[in-house]
Amino acid sequence: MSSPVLVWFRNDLRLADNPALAAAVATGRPVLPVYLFDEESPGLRSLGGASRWWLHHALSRLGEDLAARGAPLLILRGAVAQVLPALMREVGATEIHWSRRYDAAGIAVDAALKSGFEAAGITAKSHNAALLVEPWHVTTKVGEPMKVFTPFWRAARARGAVPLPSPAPARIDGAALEGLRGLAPSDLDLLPTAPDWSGGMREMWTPGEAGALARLDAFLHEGLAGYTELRNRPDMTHTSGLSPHLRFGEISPRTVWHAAEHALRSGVSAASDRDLEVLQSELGWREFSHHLLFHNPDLARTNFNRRFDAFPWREDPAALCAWQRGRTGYPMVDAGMRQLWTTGWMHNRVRMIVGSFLVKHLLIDWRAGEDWFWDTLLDADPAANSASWQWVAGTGADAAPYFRIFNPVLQGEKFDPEGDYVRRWVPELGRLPATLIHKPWTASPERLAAFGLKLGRDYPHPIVDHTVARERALAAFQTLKGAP
DNA sequence: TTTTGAGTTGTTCGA
DNA sequence: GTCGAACAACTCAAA
Repeated sequence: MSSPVLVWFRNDLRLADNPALAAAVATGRPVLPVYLFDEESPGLRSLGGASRWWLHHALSRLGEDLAARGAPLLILRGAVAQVLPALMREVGATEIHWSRRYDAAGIAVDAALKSGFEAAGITAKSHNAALLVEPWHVTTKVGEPMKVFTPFWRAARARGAVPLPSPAPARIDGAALEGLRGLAPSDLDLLPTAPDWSGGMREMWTPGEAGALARLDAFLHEGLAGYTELRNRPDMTHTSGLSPHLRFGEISPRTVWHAAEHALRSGVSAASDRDLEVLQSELGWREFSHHLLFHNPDLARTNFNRRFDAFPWREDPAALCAWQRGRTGYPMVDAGMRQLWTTGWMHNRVRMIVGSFLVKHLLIDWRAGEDWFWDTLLDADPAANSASWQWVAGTGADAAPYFRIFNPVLQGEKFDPEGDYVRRWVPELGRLPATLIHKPWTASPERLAAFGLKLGRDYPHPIVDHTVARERALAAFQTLKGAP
């Protein structure tokens, strides 16, 4: 039989619009799909706990989908540099395809692998499955990377129309796996045990390509109309909910882009042109994050603006822990942190509020927040997580100005006006009326007692006073003025 | 080289 | 209650 072509799946766990898979199928030779769980290659950041849970299910679904088309997925574990070349030799393959990644460690691993393969006469080809535009294709007029979103996105869009997504191959001629024994997803030990904290995630999410498409469909029917305003409402469901699916490549941004345009044209969605434009610009932020990461490999650890290297961050493990556990005494912050802990996801508006709170109210280094999100978010990816934390901390190039300090009470009253979001995630405040739910400490103990609440017993007192913390933050940021 | 206009998401204060 | 200004320069990107 003819030698097989490998498709190395990574963060592109889908069949549709997967150019690596399509290229392998197009060779007409048998296709061997492989997933390699690699915790050994140097420099790779290990997956957070929430992401591991998702990966388990995503691999299970992908394996089923591939098997149904005729090409079962081979799951292996180990260091790429050892396992993949050995596998290629073992099956007699001379061609391999994969989708590009954009983090420095991943790029280094892939580049070394590719040059090794090429030296051995093996065809190794990488494809763009993850982005609308490659990070190196958007530059200023003088060829420099972009540092500001608006001109970046203008330039990205000026490169022309987004390509249409390609359909999934109807059938894949799978390579025979005689003598090859792979692992089951469960062999990778990705699921939590003792305790199993994944109940809230199972309830909310359906990992896998079909789950991604169902989520997209529901969003286009119900969420997109009014997106411009309502996406800011954590008490409603007007965000796409696609972030973990995009993170693992279960759906491509090209698919989302065109499906949204089609939903407007066909009348499936009553969304306005503006709603569509805002949704597309959210995809634009995802692109911009990857652009920043590609051109700033240490984005997750190093201040984009090096002036902040001298910033007087506070060490405060107790405050950090209160923030992580949703016990800061600010209902909006605590609701967000508990939503994250339970579901592996947090509404975007609330991410800004909790991020601002950690960095500005508590003066804790943004990297501590980035670490926590990395471990607990299902959609944590090295580009968006780093770029977003740098943005909120004010350390990014195109960052929030230092005086932009979210007031968690005002934000709550504005974006969760009835208090429903807080009620859902902070049930001990559930009996408070909307007028109190974002600031319970303003009521007398007697009044709170009428609602079955005693601060300090049922729910914490505010960990810091907003006005005091705000002044402290402004003073701290002031110390950087004029620094080199 | 210099100039110019612009830059996701906010809050507070005082009129 | 509403509204505009101040918050502070600084950097980016293009002309």
